Amino acid sequence: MLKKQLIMEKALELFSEQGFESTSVQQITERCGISKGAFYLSFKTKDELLISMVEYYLQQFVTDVDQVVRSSLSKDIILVEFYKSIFQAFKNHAASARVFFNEKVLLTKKELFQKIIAYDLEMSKSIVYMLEQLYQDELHETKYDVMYCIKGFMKSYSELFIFSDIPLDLDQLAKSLAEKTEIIARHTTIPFITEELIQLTTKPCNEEFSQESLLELIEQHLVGSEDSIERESLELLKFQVENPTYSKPILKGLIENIRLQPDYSWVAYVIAKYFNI
Amino acid sequence: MLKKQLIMEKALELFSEQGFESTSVQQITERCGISKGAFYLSFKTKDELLISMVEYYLQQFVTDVDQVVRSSLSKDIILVEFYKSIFQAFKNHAASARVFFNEKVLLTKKELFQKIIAYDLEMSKSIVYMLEQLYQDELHETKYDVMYCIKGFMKSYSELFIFSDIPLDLDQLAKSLAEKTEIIARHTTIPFITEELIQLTTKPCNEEFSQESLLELIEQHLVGSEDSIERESLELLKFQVENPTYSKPILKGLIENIRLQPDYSWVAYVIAKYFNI
DNA sequence: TTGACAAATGACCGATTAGTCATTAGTATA
DNA sequence: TATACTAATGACTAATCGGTCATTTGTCAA
Repeated sequence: MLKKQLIMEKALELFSEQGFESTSVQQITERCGISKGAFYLSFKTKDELLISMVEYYLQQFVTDVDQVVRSSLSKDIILVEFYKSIFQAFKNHAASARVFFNEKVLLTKKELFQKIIAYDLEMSKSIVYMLEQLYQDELHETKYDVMYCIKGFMKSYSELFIFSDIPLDLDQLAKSLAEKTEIIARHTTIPFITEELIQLTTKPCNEEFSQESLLELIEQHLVGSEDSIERESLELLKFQVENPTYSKPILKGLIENIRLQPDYSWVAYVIAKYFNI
Repeated sequence: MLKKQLIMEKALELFSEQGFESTSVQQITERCGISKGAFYLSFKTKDELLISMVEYYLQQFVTDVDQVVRSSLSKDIILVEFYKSIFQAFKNHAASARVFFNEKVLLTKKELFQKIIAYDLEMSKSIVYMLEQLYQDELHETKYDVMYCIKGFMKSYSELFIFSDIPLDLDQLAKSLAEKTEIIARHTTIPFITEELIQLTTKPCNEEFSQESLLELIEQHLVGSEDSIERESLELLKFQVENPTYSKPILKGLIENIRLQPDYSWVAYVIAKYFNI
């Protein structure tokens, strides 16, 4: 478990410096101070490493965003906090941002393409949820356009973090983008992204988490963890997925128990979706 | 000259399908129906092919944008036309867009990194010029932020062209984004991208075209062309670069003579910059 | 038909790659 | 200490890569 982590970290450094294809397994193992054989004890292939990394780092990002969006922050600061957390993440994980937001070699590998699109979709959903909370019915026609604008702001301004290391005032940046978002939301009258268009773009890769795949995911997280409140909560949740008996508040509480532990935040996120919480 | 074109086209297809590193010279030559040796008659290395492609396709894009921006279109339609031309380009050249806007392996190769950043900078300048024409002094504090927003809109909405081939209403899209731009420009009060910040981000790769490198560029375009009004104009312009004697209107006329010929549009663009026209 | 030249070929080369596996080192139990 | 087991090694392989170059093909004028 720790070896995997080490490999992923060092590999991330190298990928962000040279790209995925140009980095050899040899180089990775050298930087880790392990042998080539040891690498293949942790990952079956080089591609499997990449897939694990995508899952690990994008899950973090998506759950981070979702946590801010679903927090109970007051309406007048939530946008600012949203942007602050996003760019904080870009700042702290500039390397992974470089790899996963720019190196789209990833997109030529079919399996990864699906995965990345799926994570992007999750983030889009979080943003739309935030907009619905903020503006209710005021922008039902244009909410997807506003979501696209927010994603555009992220893409454009993230360059400042990815391509240079100029010290930046995150508060000011967040305030500036929050204002822009507010302005766009309040004044846009000509929508382009319709509900129907969203359906079309997301149709092909819409596979929701089935009960089966969710149980598998939970099982994966159970095998590698020692006894704790979190583990117990997760076990209870597993039984609830198989046979729901508890009420929503209890489920919500159990999910809350594990949400804050980084190792569990993704599985918490998925379970919450499963139970519509 | 024609062979090069063929190779670049077929290579673009393959790069857009599999990425640069995963595409072998063998594959390229097979798709072209030529031998491996023939490839190396046109390009010294695989990297040189990539550099040529970046220059060829990004030059087209940048000059396209600049042409709309500097056109004499009336103020109330220029934004719409700007977006229309951009997304028309994305639609027509989805393959090259996939490669050059997404595959940032390119950015790990130092020489290409500089080039791509430079082209991006040229486009940014065009956009700022447009904003200055449109809004004069009304937004001197926020014009760089508006520019960043425009680039964000482009990045975000271009996904619709790159990752799917849903038929889209370009007019409606252009109108929608023009409105958004107008709204942002009129209402933004909290700037983030200051003049100083722009200086910082562009400082490292600021090399303007020197007289020498410009002459070299012109020479390159002269060797491969047959006699024509355009060629004569370019020759005259070459002498003017070496020893300026003509007045601005004459220079402008000569540049106009060659601007519309695709092969010359980039050199026309650079000469115009050189003479501050 | 010949000869001179350029264009095009593809077998070949050294280098590098992802992935394997016989072997060794390390550790816990008896 | 002896035994049994896993963790870790790195020399090795087969395949593929970018790039070369002796050779062949095609195209002219003489």
